[in-house]
Amino acid sequence: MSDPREPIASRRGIPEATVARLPVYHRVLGELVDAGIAMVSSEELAAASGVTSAKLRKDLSHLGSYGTRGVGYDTAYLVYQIARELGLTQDWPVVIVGVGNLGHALANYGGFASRGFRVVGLVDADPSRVGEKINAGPSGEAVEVRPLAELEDVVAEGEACIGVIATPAGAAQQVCDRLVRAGVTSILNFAPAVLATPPGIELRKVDLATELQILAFHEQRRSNEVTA
Amino acid sequence: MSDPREPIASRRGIPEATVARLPVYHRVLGELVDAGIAMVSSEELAAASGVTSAKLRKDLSHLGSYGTRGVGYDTAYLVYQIARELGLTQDWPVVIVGVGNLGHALANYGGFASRGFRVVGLVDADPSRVGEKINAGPSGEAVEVRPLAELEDVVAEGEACIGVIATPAGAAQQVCDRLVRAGVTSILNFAPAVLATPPGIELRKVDLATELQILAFHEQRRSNEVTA
DNA sequence: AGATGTGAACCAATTCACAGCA
DNA sequence: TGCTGTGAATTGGTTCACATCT
Repeated sequence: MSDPREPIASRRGIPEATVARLPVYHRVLGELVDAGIAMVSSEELAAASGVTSAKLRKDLSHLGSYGTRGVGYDTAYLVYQIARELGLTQDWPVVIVGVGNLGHALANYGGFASRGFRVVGLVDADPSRVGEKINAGPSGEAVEVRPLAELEDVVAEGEACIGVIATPAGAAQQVCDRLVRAGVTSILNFAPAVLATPPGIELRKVDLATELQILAFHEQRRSNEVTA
Repeated sequence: MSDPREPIASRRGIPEATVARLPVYHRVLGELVDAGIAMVSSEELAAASGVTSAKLRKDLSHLGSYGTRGVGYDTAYLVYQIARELGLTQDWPVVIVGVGNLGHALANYGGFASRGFRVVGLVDADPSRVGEKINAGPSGEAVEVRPLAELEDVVAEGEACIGVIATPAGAAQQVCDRLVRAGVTSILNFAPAVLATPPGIELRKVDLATELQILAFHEQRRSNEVTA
């Protein structure tokens, strides 16, 4: 086992596909730790994470050599290593733009506050929603909805580096541009719109309709195969 | 141009990566049609979809040869071909389990009803939510929330083949099992839990916390690089 | 001429299978 | 002995560059 205090995350080039799975391993390991399970094999952890053991070991090998041959992984140790790699040992200020149905759900989402993300600002274009206080997470205090015009101030005051867009599609690009100009460097987009960002901005999207349409494709394929 | 009435979707093996992008092309093309734009080049459509033109052409080539060399694509024709491939020419009955913040947002989400998905059932474990009528989409009539115990009936009555899980993590696997036993063959999971399904069941997940953690990883990498 | 459709080359990710170590 | 960590092989996806067709 290597020294837990070493620099970390300084090695370059963890594959994107691996990064996308680390949060799952992190969550599952947390559950194991909570359950009082101290050691786990790659086989067990992989099964609990819904991947193959070869994939799991390859993924973990990109972080370092944190297991013990013939034994397995120390859950508490590994969960910390992954947290450190993901940057979950600090907390990240987040601004949510759009407090409709979805924005509301996001703001209230427990996973936010509990996993190192702090909702430091809520913004909405609808004057009737401005002023509303939303309890942003279990440990989070109430956050007041501010008018869209103050978006830049909200980002600056909260020193937010992550922005969440939960507006209608038509407003998304403009909101995105303003978030970027205000200093946000990572954006999570829930609006069904393709966003353009300057290079260096990290952009991810979650699209409900897209996910359902992918399922529909497979459903249709299924029914075609039966009748083929 | 080939005959629009040919069998379709019968060719095998459209790559998953392509399938995942078709919904974007479909949405963008719909916007072009609405804007009265009848023809579009791969270059233009790619730019509007946030991909390269080579990727777009390769993707479309898997569906067939629907463009005209030297000219481009007929937007109305192409949007229909993609809709057909995705199975959007019929509509798919969906059951949503869990009508908390997120489930509510999903049920109200306009994109549902407007893109060929019909919410035929809402289920919740909380007795205080049962009986509530939720307006599931613009064209969708009000749908009543039914108790969790009736999940199987709701699936059967609505002949739902797609299930959406928006419950707490702890309930997700059990709900998943019951959906599958009731006849659902595709599942979209919003709960932060790894679900096991029998082979043949199409399972996709959307995880808020995961998306944010991926962004956090890149934010941290960014700050490390600056100080490196 | 000009844009599509596609083989070939390239790159990323997964899987295999086993060497290496506790 | 048993499980991790990892080269090698394979598979899947992207990019290139151009032949093909309107």
